[in-house]
Amino acid sequence: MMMRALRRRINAWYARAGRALPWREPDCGPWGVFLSEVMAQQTPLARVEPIWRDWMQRWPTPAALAAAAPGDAVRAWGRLGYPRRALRLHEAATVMVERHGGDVPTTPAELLALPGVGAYTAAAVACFAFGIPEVVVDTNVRRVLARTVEGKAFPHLTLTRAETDLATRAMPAQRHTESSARDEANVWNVAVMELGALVCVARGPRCEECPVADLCAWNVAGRPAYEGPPRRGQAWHGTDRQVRGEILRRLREEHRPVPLTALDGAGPERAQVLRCLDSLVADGLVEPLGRNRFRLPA
DNA sequence: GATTCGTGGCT
DNA sequence: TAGCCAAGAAT
Repeated sequence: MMMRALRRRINAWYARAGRALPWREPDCGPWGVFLSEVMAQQTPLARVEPIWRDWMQRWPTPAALAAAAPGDAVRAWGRLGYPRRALRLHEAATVMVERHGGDVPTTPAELLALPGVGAYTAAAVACFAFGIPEVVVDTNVRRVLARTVEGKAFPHLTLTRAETDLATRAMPAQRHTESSARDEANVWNVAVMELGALVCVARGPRCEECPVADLCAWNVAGRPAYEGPPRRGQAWHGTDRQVRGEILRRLREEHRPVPLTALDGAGPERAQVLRCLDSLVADGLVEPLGRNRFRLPA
């Protein structure tokens, strides 16, 4: 039926147009895939690649990262954003050493138990690193299915049960553990994500280049505008996020403890700077030395 | 379920 | 220009 045609065409498109990303190379290994998936959370892949190469060279195994200071991970994270991910990556590497023999665990349940790993990342690593045909649902998959199948410009604000069910139905049928079915499922997962990232993008979709334009319910209906609750933007100016980011930027640049007076300018109000400093310490991203000096955690 | 959490490119 | 959005997770 329609799903089968969608899969066939999208998989064929991916074979032709998919990007040659380093973590897609056959010899990348589970650790490289794991790193790439955490780094890619809410982050465009173009920004991930240089940081990923840096980390892979510096910490080629979970044990190598676990042996480093967490602050080194935070510093090497640079400006990728959401720096708690760097800390959780370090924690996850420690768990891998202590409980999994220094390897990335192979089952979705074990992956889900790692810090910084949710439903998406667990499924993605299981699929892309170990060939387990999990249902991978990210923002790209949700948008492609919302358009092609449901005829809507955008999916719901939050992932719904109906969307997970739809993504499950979109997967090729699993006839036991037949290897060809597994392969098709694994290709489908990455191919549909790639279509969402390159063609079926949120704004300015390139339907002229889309391999399933004639099958797409949204395109066939004339690409009707989004109807639904307003998609709230993320506030930035004057927020704690901005101040936390500025504090961390200063600490990354200094390789010795930074006095509080050097952090004052991180925000317009001293009270906010102090509040953000507290929250960064609580998160484990900043280590206080006495009352007036701070550094990345050793 | 609704919020919070970075950063920067693109329209 | 100002807002939208990106291979989400944790609380």
